Amino acid sequence: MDWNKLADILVPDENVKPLDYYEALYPERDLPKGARVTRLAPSPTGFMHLGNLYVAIANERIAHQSGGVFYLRIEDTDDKRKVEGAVEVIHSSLKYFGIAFDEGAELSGNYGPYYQRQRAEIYHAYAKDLIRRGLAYPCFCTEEELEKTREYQTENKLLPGYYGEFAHCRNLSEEEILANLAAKKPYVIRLRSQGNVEVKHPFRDAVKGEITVTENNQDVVILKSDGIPTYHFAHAVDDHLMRTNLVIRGEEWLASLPIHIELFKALGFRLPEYGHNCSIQKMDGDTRRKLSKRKDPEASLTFYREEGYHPLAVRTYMMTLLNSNFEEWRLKFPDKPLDEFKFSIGKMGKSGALFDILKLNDVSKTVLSGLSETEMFDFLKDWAEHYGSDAEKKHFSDREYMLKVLSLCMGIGGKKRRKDFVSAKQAVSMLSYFFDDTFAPEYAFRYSPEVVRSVLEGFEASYDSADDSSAWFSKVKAVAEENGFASDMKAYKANPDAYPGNVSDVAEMLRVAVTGLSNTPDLWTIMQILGKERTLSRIDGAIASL
RNA sequence: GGCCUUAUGGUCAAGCGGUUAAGACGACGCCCUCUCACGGCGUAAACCCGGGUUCGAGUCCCGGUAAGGUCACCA
Repeated sequence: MDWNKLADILVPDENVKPLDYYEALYPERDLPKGARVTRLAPSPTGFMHLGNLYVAIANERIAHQSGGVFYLRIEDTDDKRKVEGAVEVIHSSLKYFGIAFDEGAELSGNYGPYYQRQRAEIYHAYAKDLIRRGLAYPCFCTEEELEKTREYQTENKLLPGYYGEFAHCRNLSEEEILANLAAKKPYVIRLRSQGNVEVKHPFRDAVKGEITVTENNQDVVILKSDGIPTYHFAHAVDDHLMRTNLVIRGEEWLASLPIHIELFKALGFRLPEYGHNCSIQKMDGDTRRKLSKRKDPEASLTFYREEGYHPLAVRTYMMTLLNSNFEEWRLKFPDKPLDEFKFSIGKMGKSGALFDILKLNDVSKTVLSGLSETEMFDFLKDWAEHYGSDAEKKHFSDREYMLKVLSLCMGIGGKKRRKDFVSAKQAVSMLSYFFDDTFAPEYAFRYSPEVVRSVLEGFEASYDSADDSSAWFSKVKAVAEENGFASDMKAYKANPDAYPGNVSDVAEMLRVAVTGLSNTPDLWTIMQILGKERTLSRIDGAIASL
């Protein structure tokens, strides 16, 4: 067989340019020594997975920390998975979490196009080179034939796939190929693998460390029958031409690493460094599995927006999973920007971590407690405008009032910040009792109506909104005493049975009456914010409900 | 099934031949306190199982076992 002739038939010269042309068009990048060129290469499915963010953060950090480039390439080689507007979703959802690309799809850049479908010519040129060198060949096998082979292999416990004796088209004669071509039989281009599965090589993975790679022996498809490359081939060509020097990707790719190694070798490309990060998992019954797009709402990036998790909280949580020494750093420097943390690939975990929403919640509380009241206002308002009820949206129209409420609830001005807020959704709902239109108390008094009435009326009689906090509390104590409750905690603890309760029980009655809740921030401040009139009318309402 | 990877408290994890085996989240208890939240203090809780190597093994080696990933003209 004359490979040159075959190559010219399969890929005519007028369709492609010489390889030198592409090499010159996409030269080595002029970057400082040690600079990493990394990328995110998602399929445009319109769905952004938590794992996308996870791996994006790692790639972005490494690139930018090293003075390199982080770019976006769209792997749209599978038409079936393509969804309109998906690239916009990729940009907007990552941007929400503070991840931005230096170049790539829908951005400028000298290494484009960044959509693989638009790079067909380039792939064809390199495929032609492979054919010419006898390292690739056309395969006319039908789906049915392939399926039959697979069945045979499975039945006989043989390695499944297209290799060795099962690679029917591998040694087709020139006449056969020409005849098939003349008959317009559809065909794919396969790699003529030179590998041997008996041979293993040590390999250094940036996150896994020393691993073993078994040689590939599969004649994998590199160009599908529509002339579009498979992922493997596109990966090799693109990452070479785009001058990627570090590929951090999910560990589901580890299994196809042998294919990629052979492809890079066959094409004469220098292999980039690889780092295979583990996936985020979840407990399903008593087994763990990858976070699933279909089963787990928290797998989707939109989940965090809808729930009102602060982007910084999600990012911070991702960092705790990504780098084991991050939490220690965060504890030491609570106020430093995330990007000052020295991210290292070596500190990435080797085994998959379970997604822990409780931990996320804790991180979120800390992040939110670090916001100023105006930042909190903007954050909550933005969430409410997108996802809140009409009433909740309206709560943000009186900025001054909301700011006062937020200061109280965040403990601003106090010695210690409060950490009540986990998410915007929860915070907005928690704030509802400050607004008459959403104040819907379900009074749960723990004392008899008579006692409650007496306490509430006693308080109303003495309440003066001009009192400061301590004067106010003295009056609460007085009301307690008038009703037989202990006002001195020590006395109460010494002899609890002598009283129906103590000041805190009295305060609880007031709290329930005014807010409908038994747990709230400082009651005096709440009454100050509500004002005398509303405070008293709420207490009246509570009395009326008895 | 083949190949690859992983294995320390419930979870995330330090550890890299000698430690009372860190820390964080969660749980529980105490303190502070008008409740809650915050904060402080404390308790319970772990090296998958066997064999080696070694004076000494969570750490190194070999076997199991278990879990995960992957075996497409999907990425």
